[in-house]
Amino acid sequence: MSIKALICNTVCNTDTARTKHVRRKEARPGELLEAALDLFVAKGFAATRAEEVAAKAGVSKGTLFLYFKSKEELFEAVVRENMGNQISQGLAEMDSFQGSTTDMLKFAMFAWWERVGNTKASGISKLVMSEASNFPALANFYHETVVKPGRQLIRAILQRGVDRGEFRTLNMDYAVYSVIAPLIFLTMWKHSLGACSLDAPIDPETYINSQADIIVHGILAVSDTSDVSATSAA
Amino acid sequence: MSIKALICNTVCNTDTARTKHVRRKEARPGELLEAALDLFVAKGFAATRAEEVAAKAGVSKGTLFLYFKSKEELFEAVVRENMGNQISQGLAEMDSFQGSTTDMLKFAMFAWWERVGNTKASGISKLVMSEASNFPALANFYHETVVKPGRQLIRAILQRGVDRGEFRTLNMDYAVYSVIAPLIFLTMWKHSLGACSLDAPIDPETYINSQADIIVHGILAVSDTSDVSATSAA
DNA sequence: TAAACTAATAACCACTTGGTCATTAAGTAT
DNA sequence: ATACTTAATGACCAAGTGGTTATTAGTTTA
Repeated sequence: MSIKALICNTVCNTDTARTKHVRRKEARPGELLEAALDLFVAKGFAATRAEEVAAKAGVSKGTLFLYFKSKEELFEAVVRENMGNQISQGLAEMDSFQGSTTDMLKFAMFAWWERVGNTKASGISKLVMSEASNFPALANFYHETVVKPGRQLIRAILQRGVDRGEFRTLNMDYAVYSVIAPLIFLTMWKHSLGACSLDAPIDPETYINSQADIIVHGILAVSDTSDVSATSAA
Repeated sequence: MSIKALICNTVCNTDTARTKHVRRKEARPGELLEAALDLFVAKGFAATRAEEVAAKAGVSKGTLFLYFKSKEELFEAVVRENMGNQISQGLAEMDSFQGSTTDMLKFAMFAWWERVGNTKASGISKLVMSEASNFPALANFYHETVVKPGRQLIRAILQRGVDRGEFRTLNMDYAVYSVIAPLIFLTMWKHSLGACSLDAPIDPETYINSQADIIVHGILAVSDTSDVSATSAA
């Protein structure tokens, strides 16, 4: 549905009359995008052959260039397609969140994992980071669409904690990275060295729990290490 | 000096009699390695043309293949060359560290920044992460040489803190990432989106200070937020 | 000065690969 | 059944690139 819209908008600038009559198969572009995502994430843009993508999607190379008029355009479509607006959606949800900000932070981190980190789309981070300097336009798009709103979301959560007296005063510009860095690192790892199985794999649940815990409580052995996440209400 | 040894060991398996008489210039391989590092980090392995590397080093393409018998071998040399043993060196230094483990942790993080993060070699992280699946052998080498010892170093520091009663009991397998993730994220950022100057740049000093502070104290507003880093001695 | 040697070059080759297009196969309407 | 429409194909092309090598220029020795 929205895939079609995006494809037609991005690819077929000259709107060919493909809207006539019944459409037999609607899946081609989606399969191509999925195949391309996998390969681009694993091998990088330049190292991925167009024919590989086509083969993995079960079509011929010619078909690929029927839907995307160049390899670069395929790349852009892949990135744009897999960059949903989970963040703005998350922002909305956060507004109505009841409970301690500690819980809220943990909830947000796990929600991110479920909706992004544990998804094929998670490879986009690695992809964009790897290819940023080769595709400045895309880098900019990613920055505006993901990085800035993402930072804003985290910042809003932390600020809520400060406003409610749950969190101490923080340098917000940098504190946000305490949440972002571990999550981005997790996806980077997952799609690079972690995929080589050189090591005991990182368990995402345990990882996020551990990181969230340290962010909130720190590692110091001072005073109460008991669970303070029950400090609810304003 | 050690560069030559490495080059000759890695590249010239058939030891050509280049050791005769005086050598006029010794710089060629080093310049090539440096140029290659820059370009590989910025553009990726596949997207970097061998001739570009040569040009940047001020020599012709033929000369490049005189020193490195293939592009892949150049790549391996670049990675191996820029992967010093700062970590094992760091381990040694840590043994003789006096003072609180909080200070020790901060010291280690800043030392890493000075000796690795703020160096051209910092791009290796991005490079290896980006190309890991294309070069499994290198990924493995990096894992053994950098990742494992690095984790071990951090773990040793954290363990010291626990043993001395400064830190609370932690799941070490995951706690180490609280230190690693922010640092790796910093270099990734620096060599990808950060290089596009789409944003107010991250100040490394402030960043590391902020991260270290949160790791140690957490963000909670509980009890004393005063500096506990003075808890010295055993 | 002349011979001998060596490091660097640039023209060159073979092959890969992004991208095209005439042809084919499948589906639809009458 | 037949003519018509369109999605898909794979043979094909041109450009770019990794890698080679005959040649050159510079240096040393005699």
